Amino acid sequence: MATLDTQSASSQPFIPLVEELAAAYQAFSLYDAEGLRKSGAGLTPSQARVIFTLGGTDGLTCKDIGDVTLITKGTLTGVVDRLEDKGLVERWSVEGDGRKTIVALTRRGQRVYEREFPRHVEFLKSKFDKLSAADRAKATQLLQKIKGLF
Amino acid sequence: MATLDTQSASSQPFIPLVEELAAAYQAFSLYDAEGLRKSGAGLTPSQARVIFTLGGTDGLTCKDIGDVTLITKGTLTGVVDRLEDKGLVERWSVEGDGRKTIVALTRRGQRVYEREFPRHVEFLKSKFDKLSAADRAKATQLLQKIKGLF
DNA sequence: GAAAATATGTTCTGGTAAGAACATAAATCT
DNA sequence: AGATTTATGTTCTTACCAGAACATATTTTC
Repeated sequence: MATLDTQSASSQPFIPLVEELAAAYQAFSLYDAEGLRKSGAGLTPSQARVIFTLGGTDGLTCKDIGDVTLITKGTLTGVVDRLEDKGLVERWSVEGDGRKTIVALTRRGQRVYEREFPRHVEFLKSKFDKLSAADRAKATQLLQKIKGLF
Repeated sequence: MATLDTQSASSQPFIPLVEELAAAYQAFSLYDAEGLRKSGAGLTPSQARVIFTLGGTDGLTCKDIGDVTLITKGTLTGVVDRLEDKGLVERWSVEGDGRKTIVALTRRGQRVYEREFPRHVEFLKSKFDKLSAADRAKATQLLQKIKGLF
C-alpha cells in the first residue's frame, strides 16, 4: 500500500469530518461550561456530570460513574474528592466487596441536583430546540456510528 | 414558562444527542492519542495539531494557530514552549507589529511534519474508511449545524 | 496628537485529562 | 489451600484546559 505524502494526506475526505466533530464538541463544551459557571452553584462540567449521574440513584461505584461520565478512574478520584470537600457527595465502603467504593449524594448534593439538573437541561434545551427532530435523530444515529468506528 | 423537574429534564429528547456527541468525540480522541503515542515521535495531540497546522506554511501567529487548532491562547503558550524545547518550532517577532509573534517549524520540525502527518492521517483513514461517503457527508453537515447552534 | 478602546501574547490559578505504577481485594486455576 | 490473574480505586506525573489578570503594542476616536 502506497504511503501518503503531505499533499494527498491533507486532501483526505474524512478530514473535514474530524474538524467538524472537534469544532461541534468544542462549541457545545464551551456553552455547557458557561451555563454551569453562570448558575452560581460552582460546579465544573466534570463535577456536574457526576452529580447528574448520581441523581436518582442510591449511590454508584466509581467504576459505574466512570462508565457513564467517561471520566477515567484516576481523574475521577480527584473530582469526587472535591465534591466531597464541598459536602455534595459522600463515600463509603461496600459490604461484601472491599475493592468497591460507593459514592452517593448527600442531602445537600441531592438539593443541588434537584435545582441544577433541570436548570441546566433547560439552558441547553434553548439551543437544541433550534434543531429539527429529524436532524437530531439523524445526528444521533451517525454519531453512534462514528463512535463505533473505534 | 414552566420549569422542568428532574423527571421531565432527563427525558428531553436532545440528551441522547449530547451523550453521543461526547462519546463519539471521546472515542475519536482516544484513538487519535493512541496513534500519536505509538508513532514514537513523542507528540501529544495538541502538539501534533500545532505541527500539522504549521506544515506547509512559512509560520503563523499564535492567534492564527489558535483559530485553526481551537487551542486558547493561554494554553497555546505552553504548547509552543514545549515544542520549542524539543527544537521543533521557533518563535520570532514580526516586523511592523510588536504585538505579534510568528511561530514556524524548524528544519527538524519540518521533517517531523513530513513524516508524522501522512502517517497519522493514514492511521485515522483506516478507521474512517469504514464510513460510507454518504454518511461522512451527512455527518459533516449535521455537525456543522450543531456547531452553529451555539 | 492625546485618550480610550482594541489586539496580541504571557502568566497565573484551579481543575481536569490520560496513563502508569501501586495497593488491596476478589475471583480463578491447579 | 496456595498461586496466579483480574478488578477496583488511589497516587503520581506530565500536559492540557479555560478564564482572568496582566503587559505591551496598535488602532480608533475625539
